[in-house]
Amino acid sequence: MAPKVTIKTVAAQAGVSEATVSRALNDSPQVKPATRRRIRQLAQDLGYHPNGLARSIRTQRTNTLGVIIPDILNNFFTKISRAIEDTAAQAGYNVLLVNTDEHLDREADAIDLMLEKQAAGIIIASAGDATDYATRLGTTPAVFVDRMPPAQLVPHFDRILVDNIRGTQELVSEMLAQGAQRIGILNSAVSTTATERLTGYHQALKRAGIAFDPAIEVAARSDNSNVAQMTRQLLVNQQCDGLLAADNTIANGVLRKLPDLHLHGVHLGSFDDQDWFDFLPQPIVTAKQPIAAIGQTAVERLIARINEPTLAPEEFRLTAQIITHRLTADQVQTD
Amino acid sequence: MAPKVTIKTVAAQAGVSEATVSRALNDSPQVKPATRRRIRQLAQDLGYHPNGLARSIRTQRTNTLGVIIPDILNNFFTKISRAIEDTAAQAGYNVLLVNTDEHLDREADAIDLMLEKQAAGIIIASAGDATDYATRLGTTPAVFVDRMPPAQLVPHFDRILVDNIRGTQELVSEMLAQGAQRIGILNSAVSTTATERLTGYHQALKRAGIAFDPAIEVAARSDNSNVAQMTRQLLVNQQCDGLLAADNTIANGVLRKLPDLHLHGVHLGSFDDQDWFDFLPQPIVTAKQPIAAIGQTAVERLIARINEPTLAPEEFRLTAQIITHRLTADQVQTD
DNA sequence: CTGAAAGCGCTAACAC
DNA sequence: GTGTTAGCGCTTTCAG
Repeated sequence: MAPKVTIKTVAAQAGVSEATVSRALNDSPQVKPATRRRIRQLAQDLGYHPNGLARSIRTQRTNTLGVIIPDILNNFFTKISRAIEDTAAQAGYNVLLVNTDEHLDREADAIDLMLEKQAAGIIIASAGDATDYATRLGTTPAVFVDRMPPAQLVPHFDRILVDNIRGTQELVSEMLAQGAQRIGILNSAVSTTATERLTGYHQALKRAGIAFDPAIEVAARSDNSNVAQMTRQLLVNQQCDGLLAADNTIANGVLRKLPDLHLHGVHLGSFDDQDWFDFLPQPIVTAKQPIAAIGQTAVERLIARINEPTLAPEEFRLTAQIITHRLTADQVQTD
Repeated sequence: MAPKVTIKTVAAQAGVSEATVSRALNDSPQVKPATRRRIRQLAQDLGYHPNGLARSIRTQRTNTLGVIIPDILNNFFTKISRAIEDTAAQAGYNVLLVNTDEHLDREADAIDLMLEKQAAGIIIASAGDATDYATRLGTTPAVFVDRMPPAQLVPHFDRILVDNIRGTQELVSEMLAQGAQRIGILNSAVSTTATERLTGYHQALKRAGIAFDPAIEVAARSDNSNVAQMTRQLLVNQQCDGLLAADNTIANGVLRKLPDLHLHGVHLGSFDDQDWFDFLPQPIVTAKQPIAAIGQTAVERLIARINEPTLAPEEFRLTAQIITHRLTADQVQTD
């Protein structure tokens, strides 16, 4: 193990005090340009790297942002993570990432971890509404994205969300416009999200003068283990000619089950888009979330709050865009 | 801002010394169970969280692993990140993640960042071979995954890779078995990976008694900006009836271009699999990498090296699995 | 412009 | 069993 080179090493070698080295390296204006250059060169030569932990403990601030999400494999969270990292990096922050798989205890542990690491702020896609975030987070700035625990649990926090009601309403309306007559909804397991998306679904039906049928409003389990069965339930037993999957993981499950059912002309809808939907043999209508904008807004808002902790909490609602993916017939090779 | 509660606060409230609090919280066996319980309860009540930075600076170790990848949006890196986080978490480590977009300077910055954060170890999917990793990393343990800079640049480091030669050889052989006669390769921009995959391609052709044709061995730019054009080049101009995309991002580009060309019965191959390939209207053969195993091996090896820095560097080669995705005709809805 | 000294929060010897 | 003390590497007054 090479002897570690600290600021003391550099100071000794340069024949100056540690304070001067520190100043030189931090571009303090009050150090002679000549010494500054000399010290920097020396530090480079010695392979000196400042110890960020020591600095942070001294300055009482880190440039670490904690990001807590259910699962990076979920395309939505992949994209938001990238947007978060990009925006954070641009502002000089780094990202500590934790997946919770929707487990509340892992989320709680993750929050504790972020506090121990002295994260400057935390972005949370919450796994549920059982946690008392205000207590758990203490004074650490935090913003919630995508999921929103009931407002009374997160009174002090910003929330960056898509407009679920409007997005779903427009999505269902588009499915109806494309000829669907009886659209079942396979809803999300996330409570507030599900409530909002169901509301949008109802709004669209009401506008079209279609009566609700509770029998075709079902919910996925949070592990999606019932999606295949529910897909059959809606499309076969309940004779739906349209099916709205309330998030991308549910949509995946539906797409995977669909071939087994040997149906044709089913109107598919998905809240949230995926790039490869372009390649699907059957058409699908999606509400494409502005994921990058959500991530970016979350970071910007979080940093604003880090710099000004007394900012009044706000809820941001971004708008989804309705898209129809449809392959033209001659693009299909059945081989 | 609430006054921050440190170990000193707890000690004062409990009427004991900081040392005792520290011992109680760290489950030191030499503290009376009664006081231990009392202190823990008090710490909880006060909302005390140990400052991990202070601890790390004192103990000279962190439980942070740095992960440097080109782009988490690339499905391969999404999956490996998850595997890394899972394995790391299980061993008590956390993950600091940085995307480089294949930029060498950003990779270098990322390494510096990891050193400043005192990462216990680093996992790198290298953006290139221009960096002198040995110098840059100093004594920080590191393992390379997926990409391998030329061996002389990474003599002291472990490498966890897929068996590119064998995987490609088997992949191409399968395409030939399925009837392809003239398979073009749209190769990776990553140098060592490309070399190996080309070797495998050649091996398969040679075994089948097919002569090489340099005209149908082309490479993608690292931003894939020429993939559409090269797809046309191979399938139209060069009359290939098969096309091997050497990684998943290239495969995406090929799939996106394909419909424009109005071809039928093209034999598609992709090094690396994607879950949604199951939904494609045309068949595709893939070499599915054991991504989770790569990530897990990388972390295990890294941790082993953290604990035993003198471990001899090793290269691990995991085997890819050949898979054919084919939709049956009646699953296709042209609508 | 530079140095001396204090201290961030914690743990690890070393006492008692 | 518990307290005292020192010090990890750094920045920041305060002197000069």
